Amino acid sequence: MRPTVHDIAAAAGVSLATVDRVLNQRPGVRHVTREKVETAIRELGYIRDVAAANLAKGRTYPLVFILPASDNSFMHGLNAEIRQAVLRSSAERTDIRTIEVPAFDPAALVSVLEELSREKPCGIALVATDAPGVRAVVDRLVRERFPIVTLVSDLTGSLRHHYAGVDNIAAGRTAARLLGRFLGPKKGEIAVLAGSMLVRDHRERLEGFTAVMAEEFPDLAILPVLEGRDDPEIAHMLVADALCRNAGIIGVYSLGAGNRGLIRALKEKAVDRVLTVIAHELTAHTRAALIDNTIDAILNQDAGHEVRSAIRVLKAKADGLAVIEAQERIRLDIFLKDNLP
Amino acid sequence: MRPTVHDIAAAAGVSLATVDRVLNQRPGVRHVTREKVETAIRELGYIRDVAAANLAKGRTYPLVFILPASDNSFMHGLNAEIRQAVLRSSAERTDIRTIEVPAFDPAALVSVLEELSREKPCGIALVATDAPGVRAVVDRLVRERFPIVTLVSDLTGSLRHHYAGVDNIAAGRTAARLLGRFLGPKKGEIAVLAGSMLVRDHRERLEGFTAVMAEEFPDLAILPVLEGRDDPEIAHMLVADALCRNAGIIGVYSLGAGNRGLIRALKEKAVDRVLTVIAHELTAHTRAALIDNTIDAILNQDAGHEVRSAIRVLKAKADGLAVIEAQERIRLDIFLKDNLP
DNA sequence: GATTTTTTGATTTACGTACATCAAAATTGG
DNA sequence: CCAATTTTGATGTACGTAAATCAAAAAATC
Repeated sequence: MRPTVHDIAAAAGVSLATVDRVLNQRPGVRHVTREKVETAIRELGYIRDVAAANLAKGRTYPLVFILPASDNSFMHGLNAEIRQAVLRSSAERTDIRTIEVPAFDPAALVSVLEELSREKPCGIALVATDAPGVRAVVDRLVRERFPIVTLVSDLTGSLRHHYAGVDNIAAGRTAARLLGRFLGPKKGEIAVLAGSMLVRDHRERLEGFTAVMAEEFPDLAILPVLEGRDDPEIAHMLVADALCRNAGIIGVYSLGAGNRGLIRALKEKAVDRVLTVIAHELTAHTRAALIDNTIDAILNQDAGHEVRSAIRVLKAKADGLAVIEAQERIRLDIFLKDNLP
Repeated sequence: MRPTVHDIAAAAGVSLATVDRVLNQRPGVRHVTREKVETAIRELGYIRDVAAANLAKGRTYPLVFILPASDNSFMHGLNAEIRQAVLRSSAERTDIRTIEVPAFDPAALVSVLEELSREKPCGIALVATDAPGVRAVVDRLVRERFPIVTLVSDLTGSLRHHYAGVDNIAAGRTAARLLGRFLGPKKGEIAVLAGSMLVRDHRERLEGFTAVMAEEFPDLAILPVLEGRDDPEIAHMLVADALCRNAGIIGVYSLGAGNRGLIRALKEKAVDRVLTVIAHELTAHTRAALIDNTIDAILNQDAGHEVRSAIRVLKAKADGLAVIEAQERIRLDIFLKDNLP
């Protein structure tokens, strides 16, 4: 049997009330007494029964998710996963709210965060726009003991407790190697479609991609990056245009969202050409394109895992508990048409 | 606030004791009364607070893991993950025990299961040897209301509640496509190294692999399968022998364990040849081989996820609760040297 | 040494459920 | 209709922790 507060009280030679004061950092305990209790806790290996504690406290975990208001399948999917989590909230004692902010807009994100700091949620998850202003508020909130995790896209150099997303440099590198290996001995040009260089995940993917391309596949030349702002219409225009102008394109890497537009452009302008295409994010559109051979591989981050991981981590941080690191690592999924879920 | 037993009692117009009798299927409730209570439960959307219930019951979950006594890195890793889970058992109210049985030995597995049926654990996870005798006991145990999940390798047509492992047909298909795409226009022969055709996971991987090879890569010929019994020594011998005899081999698919032997053989016999190699299971050996380009891609199942998933599912089944299907799907990891964890 | 302040103890209630006991009511059998 | 049986209610305790109250003891201040 694991020890209880009663065992601690007996072992330390103090009353239950004192143990409670120590455990819940309430005032009115002398330093020496506090130490006696802490020693007993350590020696007996006491671990607070979180279930019982939550029951007694009637505790719930008010959590806030801050998402960019982007109209693409990935963000819709992320939203859907959060709604799923809301359905489970009674069992998990969570109370989840989402706030949408304009995409790629640091100032809007900052003001939302400022406001949140007043209403004291017990945890915040945000898709970070990577800007110094954002980092400043996040760091301040962390210092004020708000558990904060970044979701999908991280915040450079910030104190956030955790990042629930994939390693985007590795993702870019992986895309490059897949593209290079799939193309084999062919020489030609590679078009890269990104959302915006204002978000860190896109920058990092590009960074990884170009690094491996330069190191290992010198016969493939990367064309200037097309910035589609994760918008299907803009993406369509940019890709269609590039394909028309440049007959030397033999491969495409789409590292952002808005793949609907990319796929349409490919089907319109490249029916007669053999292109090798790698895209990010598994959605209804990219899935169909993978199956009909328009896309050769999809790199994906599982939005459901990211949301559940963010919630687990925020709850754990709120309780001052450890997390299972390996469990919270968000893996890069690679889908070919054979291993689609 | 979610409804409690008190709310149910009030709504149904009965006493707390009667609600309790209904909830815990105790006798002494008239049919009509029982229905009244069940209606109230449904209408208020009552969900038992599992944490409070477990607290009251002082419940623990005695779980048993049955593993083959195989001396390879994957099984060692699986064992290590179970030990990790044991460390968490006080917090998770689990009481985990593992039993080792001889590998590829249905009779041994059956007798262990028979014995377990007497001591009533609240859940069993087993790496199944796919044999009718094993299926028969498992089905009997399921009918006797033992929660059972298969781990890593499934049991054909059985009633087990859940399978915590990857889709091995998809894994084989994926391996074939990666190999085919990496080899590009080359023609030649492919060596396949398996553990044993007695376990379903290996059979399925081979099935998926040969299917895609036949459909999509007719220029690649699959040589007769080498059965290495997941043993590094045997694997080494078989692969070295095949490489010496057959100069036409341009690719290797290792779908089982014992990759230490494979890697040694490759380094000894194929330094001067350009081979494309796909192997299963990320271990210290395969990881090193991926980094030094001896292996081109590794397909992996995350043993930690499998163990944690098995535990979650067994607990949920023991409590008669639903599981989050998407969370319990074990994904096939594809590792290139760029996305190693 | 008396007074104030701080620290500690003892005790109670609560959280939501499980489970046991005993009495009261309702139903059934004869 | 009475007795036997079944069903239901009322009540209390327990699980491990949180949180509050009030009294008692110890320490610090003058």
